[in-house]
Amino acid sequence: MSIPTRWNPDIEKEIAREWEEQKLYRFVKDNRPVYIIDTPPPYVNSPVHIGHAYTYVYMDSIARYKRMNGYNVLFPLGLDRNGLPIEVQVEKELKLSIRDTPREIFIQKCREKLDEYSKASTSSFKLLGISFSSYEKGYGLGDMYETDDPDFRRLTQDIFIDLYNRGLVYESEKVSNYCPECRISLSDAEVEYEEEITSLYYIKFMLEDGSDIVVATTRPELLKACKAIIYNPEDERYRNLKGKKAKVPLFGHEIPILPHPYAKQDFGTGLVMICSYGDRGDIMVFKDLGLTPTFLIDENGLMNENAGKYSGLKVREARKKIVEDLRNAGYLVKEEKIKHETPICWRSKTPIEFIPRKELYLKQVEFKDELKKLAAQMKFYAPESAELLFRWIDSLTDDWVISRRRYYGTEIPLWYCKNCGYVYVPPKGKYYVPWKEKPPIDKCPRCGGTEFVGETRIFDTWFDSSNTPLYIAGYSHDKEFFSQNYPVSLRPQGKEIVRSWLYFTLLKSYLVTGKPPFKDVWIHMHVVDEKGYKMSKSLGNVIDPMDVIKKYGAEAFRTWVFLEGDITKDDVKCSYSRIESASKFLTKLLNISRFIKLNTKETPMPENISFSDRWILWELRSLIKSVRSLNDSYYFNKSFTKIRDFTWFLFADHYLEMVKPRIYNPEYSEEEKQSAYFTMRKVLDVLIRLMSPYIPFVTYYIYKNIYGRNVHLSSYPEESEVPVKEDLSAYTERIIEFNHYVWNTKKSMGLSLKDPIDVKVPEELKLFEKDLVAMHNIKSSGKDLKA
RNA sequence: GGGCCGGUGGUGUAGCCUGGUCAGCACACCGCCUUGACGCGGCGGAGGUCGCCGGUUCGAAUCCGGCCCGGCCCA
Repeated sequence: MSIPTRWNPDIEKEIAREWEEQKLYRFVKDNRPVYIIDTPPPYVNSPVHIGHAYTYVYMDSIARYKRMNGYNVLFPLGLDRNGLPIEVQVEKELKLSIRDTPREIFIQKCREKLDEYSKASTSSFKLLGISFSSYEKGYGLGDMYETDDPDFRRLTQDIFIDLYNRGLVYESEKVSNYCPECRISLSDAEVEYEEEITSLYYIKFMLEDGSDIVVATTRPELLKACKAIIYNPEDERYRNLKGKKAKVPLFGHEIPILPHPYAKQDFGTGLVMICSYGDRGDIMVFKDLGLTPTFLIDENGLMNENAGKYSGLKVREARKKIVEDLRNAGYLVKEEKIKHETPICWRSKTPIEFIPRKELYLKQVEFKDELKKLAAQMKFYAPESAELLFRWIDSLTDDWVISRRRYYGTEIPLWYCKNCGYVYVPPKGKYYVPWKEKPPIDKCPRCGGTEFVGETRIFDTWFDSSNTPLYIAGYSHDKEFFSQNYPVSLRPQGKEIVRSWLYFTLLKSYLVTGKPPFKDVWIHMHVVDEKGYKMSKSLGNVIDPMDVIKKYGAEAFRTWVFLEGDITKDDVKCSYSRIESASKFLTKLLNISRFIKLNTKETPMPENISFSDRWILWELRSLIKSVRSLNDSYYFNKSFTKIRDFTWFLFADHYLEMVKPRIYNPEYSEEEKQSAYFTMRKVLDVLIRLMSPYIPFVTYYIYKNIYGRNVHLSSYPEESEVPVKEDLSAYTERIIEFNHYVWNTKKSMGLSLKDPIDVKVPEELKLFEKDLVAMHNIKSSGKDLKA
């Protein structure tokens, strides 16, 4: 079977099927060292996007590289299925409201949708050639897992039960970020900021002495909850107001005027009204000044009974109404438009409110120092990325709100005694669904009561997904394996979720094991469009990886991944045309292989190896060295570029041209020919193995075809297997230079490359003279060459 | 407003840490070439003074300071 001149992507599917049938990447325990990759479970409410495709391909290469280096690689596929997005989607697509649908049915609908999406995701990964340990769901090491599976949820609950019993969980009524649309409290990590044009209202407050002051605010609807007016202590204009009282317009209560650095002199009039709670600053100032809050907004995002005549109105309506009232009463001085950063919910993009709710908290603030110590034990790639985590830990001021009032997530395993309110925590080892199940006890241990109410809340999804390294390393199923292989080897993940996924995983790991969760952390940025903009449906610049595969094949995409940019450093720009041009390397590689297959035969190493051969072998040796060192630091993009450059621009362009005469012309000795055959086959063998983690399909195909073996079961090339000891790299530049000189000269003389030419091979290239003379068809060597 | 990262020809990058050859390479571009692996090829050519300003130095893309732009995160 000869090698084709171009890559046919249809072959990829066949090859992937072969791998699957052979269960080539299945994880089986043995005595090799273990390498574990904690893959980011992609959330499955949408197809795999180009960023997933890119980063999974990258991870796949890490897995393949480690495998070839003798590691038993545990590379599980996980799917994240818990959380709000699927609920929102089900509500929208099926036109259901979570409040009007029975919980059981709603959950069922979510599950159906998720199953549909999960299938699409896994088949995309297969097409990309990702060597997950398994594509089948199961409960063994390396099996595919889902975060909404009872087994995964059981682990979440087990950990919670432990933490609860250790006194690390408490319920408290705190002001939290609250999304009136999703009707849930949000952790700080879930709050985003959006620039918005809003009105800034200038409102007149009367003082006791009959004079007045003007205060600017974006939230006049909170006037009733206004407890103070502050000015900056540096602000000369207002020093005389200290200790005076102002009367709140429309409501009439008197509030103090105080100095506080939170007031910015150049914002509005420099006077700021402090209400409970308009923003985080309000919360801070209330705390500082010891003020008592009055809450005006309820859980539905409506003004509550404290709001008097405005109660029952939506926040925005109340604002409109109150502005009107202020205007009518002569308190509104002016209104101007300003740009304002509004905190919004990351899911629904609704402005969040700050309202008090009873929620469960997990302690974290008291562990900051310990967490930083553990974080420092993990190695970051790129090293700068570690800063993101450290700064986030530094900035923590509150404990973690872990309860959510939604449906699709892991249930919080608690029951409450109807009679005495006793909180019952069940024993570990089972997945509990308290909202529909009875507790595993008959009587309340405290009062003997027999009726219980099950907890209806669920956990924050991060409380689930922070378990992934524990779960995949066998924390619940294989204690022995777990104790030997935790921390796991690598966490690859996006930069934007350092403060959430990475942080929460670290916290969990600390609380559960006292260890950091990972040895290495690889942080990446994003794939954006060719102009550098984020891909989005509304901009119409989305590149679907499945389209890329249809057009060019997975291998072309993979080639592009490793030749384009450095995703740990900056966003990577993606375009079809660059993928297409990257794919040309595949054509080149096939043709080099084809040439070697057609023109060489398997030969043992001859006693004497020609200098040209020794030279390229030495260069190959150097290549192995630098590729290995780059890959050990996860710089697969840099290493692949090096391999490509060697293969194309040195091996093919110079070396292969130099040996062609030896291949084709009969006047060379058998040993000289053998030396060439041996070298060509050796170099190709090494190159194919070097490349196989990046482009597994083509290399599999070629290696099988020429060498008759499965490249993915071979070992990664080592310097020692290249049989040369003599450093000939000093000649490289000279050889390249000489070849360019001859080609140029022929060109300027109007000669074809075949035509004879009269030049002298430089003295320092004497060792290569025979090959060079034949290669360039150098006839007499009379004149000196001035290169 | 703060933090982190990045800013080298049209595009992607090497070099910068360990200052000193014409700033290396690739893609794209232009021209020539059916040379027995490959025209998704070969050969050649044009294109940048290294974001801006200042400083250190005999000498800076490379060190220092300030600024500007972009990305992400936070307030």
